[in-house]
Amino acid sequence: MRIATWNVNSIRTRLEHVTKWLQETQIDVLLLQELKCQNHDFPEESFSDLGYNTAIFGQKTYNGVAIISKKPIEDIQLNVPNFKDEQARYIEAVIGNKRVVSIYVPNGSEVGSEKYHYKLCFLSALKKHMKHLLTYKEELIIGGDFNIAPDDLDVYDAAKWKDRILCSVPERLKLSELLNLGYSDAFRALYPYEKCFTWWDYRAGSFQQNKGMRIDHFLLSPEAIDKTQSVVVDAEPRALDKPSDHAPVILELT
DNA sequence: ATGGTGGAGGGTCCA
Repeated sequence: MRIATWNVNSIRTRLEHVTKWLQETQIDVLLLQELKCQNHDFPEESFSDLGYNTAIFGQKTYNGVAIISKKPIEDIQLNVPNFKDEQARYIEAVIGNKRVVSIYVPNGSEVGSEKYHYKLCFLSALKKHMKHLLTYKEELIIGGDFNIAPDDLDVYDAAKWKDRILCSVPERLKLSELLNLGYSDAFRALYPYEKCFTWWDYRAGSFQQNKGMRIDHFLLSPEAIDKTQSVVVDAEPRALDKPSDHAPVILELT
């Protein structure tokens, strides 16, 4: 069973990349972020043609998340419970014996800004819900763009990014709090010392120079991390023409 | 401090 997460930065612009990649990889479940379209503009048929079901939480211009799955998608929930949010950033559902979440954590813009405050509030609400989800004792897979590089090892130039957005201490502590509930950062749990990025800025030839960060993650419940075989970043789509600035990450479970 | 690029939408905002 393979589950992938991918911030596609507009599903309509990236549709060909995504559908081709799905056919090549035969992923079972794909968690998408940054759809940048409303539900009625989502190219649902392109996925049903390939045998996938879809659960979409769209939004015009910004944000938007979705779950794409070969198996039926049940018990769909939108938004972090008890967090009033104008922005489409969270979708949760049950697929077989697993619960999956596609999440797009706010970027935060600049440390200290209003958007940064919103990011920290979002993460606090998420923590509360993730604590509750642990009581289900399920295989729980939370994948998405967390917009946080957990550690200096996850940054191409940690000195340059010290205390800046994606790397600041308060947001890193928030991510630690989520993990300390009892979740695992699947990639880091399997590969303690590996430097591997999931996002590269469009500007200044960042990808060509591998100046990236690891900000897309799988946070797994104990039941799920115990079944994890591998976590792989597929950087190939990032090298295509008109790519997303994020690469997909693939989680393999027994 | 600024600019470097890209998506959406038709202004700038967001990343």
